[in-house]
Amino acid sequence: MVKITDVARHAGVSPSTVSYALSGKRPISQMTRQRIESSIRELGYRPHAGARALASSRSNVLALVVPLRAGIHVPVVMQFAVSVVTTARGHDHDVLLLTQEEGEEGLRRVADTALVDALIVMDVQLRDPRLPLLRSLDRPSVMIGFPQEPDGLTCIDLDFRAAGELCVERLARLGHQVVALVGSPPEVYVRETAFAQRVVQGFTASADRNGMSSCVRPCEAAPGAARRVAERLLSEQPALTGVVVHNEAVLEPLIEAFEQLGLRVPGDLSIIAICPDELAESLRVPVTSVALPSAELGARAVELLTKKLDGAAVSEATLLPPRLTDRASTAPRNAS
Amino acid sequence: MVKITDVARHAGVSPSTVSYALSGKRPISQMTRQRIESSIRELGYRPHAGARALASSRSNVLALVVPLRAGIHVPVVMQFAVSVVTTARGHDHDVLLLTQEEGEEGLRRVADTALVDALIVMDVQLRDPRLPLLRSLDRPSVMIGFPQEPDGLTCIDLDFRAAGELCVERLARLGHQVVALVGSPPEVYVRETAFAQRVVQGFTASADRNGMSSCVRPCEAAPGAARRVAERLLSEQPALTGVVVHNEAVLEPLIEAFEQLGLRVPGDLSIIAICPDELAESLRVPVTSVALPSAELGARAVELLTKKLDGAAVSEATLLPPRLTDRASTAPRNAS
DNA sequence: GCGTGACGTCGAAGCGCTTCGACGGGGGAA
DNA sequence: TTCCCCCGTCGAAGCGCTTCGACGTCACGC
Repeated sequence: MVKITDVARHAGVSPSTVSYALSGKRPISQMTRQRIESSIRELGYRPHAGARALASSRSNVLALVVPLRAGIHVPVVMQFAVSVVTTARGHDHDVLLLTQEEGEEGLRRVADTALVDALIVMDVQLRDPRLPLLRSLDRPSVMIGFPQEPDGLTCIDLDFRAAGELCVERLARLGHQVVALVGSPPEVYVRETAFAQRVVQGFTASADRNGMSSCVRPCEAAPGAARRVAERLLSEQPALTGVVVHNEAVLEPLIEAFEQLGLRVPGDLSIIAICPDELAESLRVPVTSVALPSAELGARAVELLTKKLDGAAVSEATLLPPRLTDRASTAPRNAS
Repeated sequence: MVKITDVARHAGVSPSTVSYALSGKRPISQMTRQRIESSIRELGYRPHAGARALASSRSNVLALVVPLRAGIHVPVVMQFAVSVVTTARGHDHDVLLLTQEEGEEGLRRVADTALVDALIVMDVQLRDPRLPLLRSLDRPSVMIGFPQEPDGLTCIDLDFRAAGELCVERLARLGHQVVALVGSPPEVYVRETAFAQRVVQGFTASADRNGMSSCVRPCEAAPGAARRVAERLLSEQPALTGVVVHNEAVLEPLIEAFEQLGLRVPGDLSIIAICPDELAESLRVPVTSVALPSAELGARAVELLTKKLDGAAVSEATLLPPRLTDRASTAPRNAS
């Protein structure tokens, strides 16, 4: 293994000079720097990560905690993770992958052993047990999602409330009067995942504001569930003409079900989803949707974190404004 | 930060004794060990990862390189990753996440900086450019998938050839004479991904052996693609009664398409998939399938790696035997 | 009774890097 | 011309841990 003293000797300088040339923390003359750089290249020098971490108390590694539970859409998590890794690399950091399963102990472990400099935590619940822990750690963190009391922590997420509202506003402007929200599986609400409830709030508030008749239905991801929800919806709300879907897994089967029940999309029924753009675009009927910007969230989370690592102050809460894209699943309400 | 000297002082021993108590590399008396352990608990001591890595030249971190490209099924990757993390934790290792995008340079970086002790590489191509690099690194690696020349490297994968054969054998035993394979998108074959070709080989060989008429069709993941493939298949092979699907993305739409074309599954057409069990089970018609055991692959990969890290020899190639589960999509050929 | 291990523990020497204080030399200000 | 300061570099002191050799003690065999 070639080490910094080898480079120093080869370049005819002291090890500290090599270190400063590498880190830029002190001025080094053009000439010396170039000599060092070519020595590095020639010898194939790579600083030892452990030694660096020990001496500088920076590992240049971020922890990413991914959820595993039912009701989360896997591609969203994956896209988020990839975006985190890519962005982190752009800031000269690597990413350590942790599963939710490891729990608080896992967070504490990687933080306390100084394995990582900072943490990104996904799938935050309203009253997440990890909150006090994150506050007590001596390293910064960013949470994806908003707990009830984010005091002192940094959070970022899509503004789900606004997303719910935006969907309804669009339906309202198209003349729809009777709308429904098909949401996540019941367990997601039970465990108090903030984003699901926020969509409901936005949806309901906006429907009320617009004088629309509205209802909310959770929906399982199981095979027949979409069909059953569609049937119940139609029997209970025969005048239904607008549906907001916030559940990736059932989006396609739900459209299928409505069509089999004799409704044409968007002729008889307009549908707006809250989901990743790729999903909305990939369906047979491209669906008007509010994007779930997982890649952007990942990138922004890393940027917040690196700022905090640099000692900068960042705002506690970042809400990404929803962005709606019109596609083929929405139309003005039938004049009939 | 509490360090090993603090623990040593608190327990009334020397730092090296604490270290040995922790690692078990030298015998420590019951009494001393207990005193040390309670000191550790009391002080909340956590060994510094960087210091440990520097002194022991082991980081206890594995690198996992995940693919991002088109045509790979995201949930499979995710499940694999989770399984790798879980198993690695069981062996006292953490997992660093790398994307394919980082390429060979990324592998070299994490290996040469001693950030990781070993590497797991997914989505290996027949003539993968990373092969020579992996051979030259001074740390062990395991590849998921088989390149053309695995000499000197350790590989593991499902036995896709046997999987292709197994599907055909089952169809043959059910009396089917005319079968087709619907495979991955063309680009997967173009870039010479081993597993896709192996399925084709197994499928074709077994069909020939059984005197069956067979054909192979790649299939895009795009919305209408499944329908088009189904139509062409039926017009070119009117006697078709058995289909093997090796393409997660189109499995459901393909069944849909066949049914819309007037074929009943499994009454008129038997379908066998090569896909994760969860997918096969979640469809409206639960599909007979050969499992894609991503979790098992992940676990086995980690175990191979930790064995290699312990200096044990492991076999170069591990092929997991295919496992077929009968579900509702297969039936004996119509007597008609 | 003495040599011989094995056991249990200690001290010290690194592991490879960063960083702090120091220092020589050259340029600008007075 | 002198003084001062800043630029560029060096040397040394760690960072917190592991590991190697050494050493005292005890039990055992002869």
